Amino acid sequence: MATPLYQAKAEFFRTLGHPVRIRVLELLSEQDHAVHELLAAIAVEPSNLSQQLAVLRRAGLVRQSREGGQVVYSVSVPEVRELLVVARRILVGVLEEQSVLKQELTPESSP
Amino acid sequence: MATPLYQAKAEFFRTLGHPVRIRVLELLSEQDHAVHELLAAIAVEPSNLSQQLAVLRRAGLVRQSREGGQVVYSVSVPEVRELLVVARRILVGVLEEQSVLKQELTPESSP
DNA sequence: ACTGTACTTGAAGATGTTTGCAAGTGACGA
DNA sequence: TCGTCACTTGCAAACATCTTCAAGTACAGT
Repeated sequence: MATPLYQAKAEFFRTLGHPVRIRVLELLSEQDHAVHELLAAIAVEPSNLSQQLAVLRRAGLVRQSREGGQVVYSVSVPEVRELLVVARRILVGVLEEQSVLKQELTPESSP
Repeated sequence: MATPLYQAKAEFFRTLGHPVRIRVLELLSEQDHAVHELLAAIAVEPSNLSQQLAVLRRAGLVRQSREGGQVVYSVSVPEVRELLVVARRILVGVLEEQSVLKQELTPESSP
């Protein structure tokens, strides 16, 4: 292995670090979708979506397959769903904690 | 909530997308550490480490506390450990798959 | 008060990422 | 064959991140 593991991990997280790519993975972890379906759901320029799909493809997280006139994508690693769930849990925890902190710093409550 | 959830998620993953920050979280998820300890383990300029710690702090993933002459950090969300474990699993899966694919494309094996 | 150790901060150049446009490919039906 | 829909690619400007240096704060020991 040329790159140390922690570097590979960082790269992996970096490929998840984009709103469009997150949305794509969320949609694909529900079920496979053609590009025009993703496009209808995400509201982004086709070329941009294509670029982001290419990033996910290069990272080996999704798979592409032509079906007639359209191109269908699917997640190639099912655990991605699990990762997104854990991430949401952490995120909610952090956000809650931050808002609690904010309340403690602004003494303007208690009726 | 001002930012949509998928954007917050992307930002969250982006803060994990750096080798030094990954190493820090790995070390801190084992046990708390003072900055000079992290520094000894990671091999990076002090100021750089400090910057990365600040990023993790702003994201609410770690907590800082002064203890005498030194500053001790700890993870503030225990699930981070779980996330790193799931991430490693996915990563190993992807890397394996890619190397299998590479073997299939280079027909130079089988004794 | 002075020196040293432990960290943090600000700023700026280098480096990487994102975005949208224009152009290109592939499959299908008229 | 021609037009059209579905996608992808290359490229350059706009934007964000990373790294390092120099300077600054905080505390402990002398």
